[in-house]
Amino acid sequence: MADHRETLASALRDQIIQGVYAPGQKLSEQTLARDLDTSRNTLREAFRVLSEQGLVDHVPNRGVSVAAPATADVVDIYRARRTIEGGVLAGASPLHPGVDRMREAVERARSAADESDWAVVGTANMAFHAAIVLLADSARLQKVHGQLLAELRLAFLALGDAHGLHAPFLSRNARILELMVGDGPKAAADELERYLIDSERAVLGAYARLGRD
Amino acid sequence: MADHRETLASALRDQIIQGVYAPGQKLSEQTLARDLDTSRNTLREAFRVLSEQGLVDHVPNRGVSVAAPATADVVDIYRARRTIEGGVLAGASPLHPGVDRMREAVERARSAADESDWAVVGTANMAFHAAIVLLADSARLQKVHGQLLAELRLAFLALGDAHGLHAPFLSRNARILELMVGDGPKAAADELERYLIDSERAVLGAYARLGRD
DNA sequence: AAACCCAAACTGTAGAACAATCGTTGCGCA
DNA sequence: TGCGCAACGATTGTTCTACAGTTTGGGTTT
Repeated sequence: MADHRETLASALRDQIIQGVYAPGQKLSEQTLARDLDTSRNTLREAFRVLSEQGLVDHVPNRGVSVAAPATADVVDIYRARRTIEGGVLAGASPLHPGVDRMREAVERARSAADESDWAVVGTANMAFHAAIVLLADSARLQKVHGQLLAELRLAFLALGDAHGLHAPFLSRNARILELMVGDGPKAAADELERYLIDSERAVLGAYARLGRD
Repeated sequence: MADHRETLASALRDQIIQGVYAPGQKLSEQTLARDLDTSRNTLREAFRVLSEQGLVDHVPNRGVSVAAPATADVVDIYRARRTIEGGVLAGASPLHPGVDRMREAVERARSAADESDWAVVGTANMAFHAAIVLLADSARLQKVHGQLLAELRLAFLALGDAHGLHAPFLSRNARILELMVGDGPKAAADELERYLIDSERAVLGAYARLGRD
């Protein structure tokens, strides 16, 4: 087992994002270390990374558990998304290569929707918004935004509903892209702002229906 | 030694930010563990946190060293700052309590400048921009922005010049605040954008003069 | 001077051990 | 029965030791 730690954190990250461990689930050091065939020390190092990324909650003396975003977290995440995605889009050029990535994501989402593959639709949806951030040419913004989306994915996992939360917004991504190319960044950013507000509302509504904190 | 790790990372963070360890300096696990009276394992956990925060560089099999932002990093950091600070300010209310924090920071910088305490001026300057982000009411944005400023502080440390990089911009913070209250968020955000462009230029200029990569 | 090789130093990882803390169980008492 | 409380067991926090794999620096050889 060579470069464990580097791999371990990202492997765990993928598993968490894909729902292998449910949001809120306790991650025992002993059990996980045994299952992942690694030592507690190495595992704990990976935990620090994931904790810093907001994917796991770490409570002193009580270990770590998969993050389970509360309503307040969802609100916070969407605030950050509006600032970052909105700011980037408003200040970007419609000629930036990242726009092609946006287009690709839209098409991927569309064809996945045709086949009713809602998991892929959700992934493509997020890829669209990640592509928006590409327009800023900032590695740091990309990283941060990726972490926001990862946290949000946990919220979706907790809701267990990919269809209802992504499908209605599919066409609006296309609309944003259309505005970006046709009417310029400002118009696109305005639509994005509305999109994010509505999306947030949908998630919060689902949370409320589930009676989450 | 009780709650070491939680404390350790933030203690190390403070030391790094205050220049106890020079940017680029190698941080030996053995040496540091001995000096800080902790174990290698615990220290390594702290390293993961700092690495994730961008304050130290971690190269596999070669250990960690204090981050030494290159020109490309400075550019990246300022891109992120323009997006975040600009986006927050443009969308904020002049009546938000955070505006008072901005005012306090301006006054602190002013009185420190009167006493030629440039270190405090620098800190107050950064506090002003941190206060801007407060206007978003987003813990995540605050955290990210704080990490950007911390990284930038390393750049300033590498340049070893607090006066030349902060003094010229002192009055412009006041101007931004004035515009925010008087002419509204949009005008303030426009001035902030210009401020950040000029500030970036100043840092990059100093980098070029020092012949840094 | 350049290429090569070797030994020392350091990092990466594992594992055992023990203290500190938390949760729970079960007992005693009202 | 119900409540408080103490002891127990399990888990985390931290340290230490050990060793394999890499890097580094120096010396040797060509």
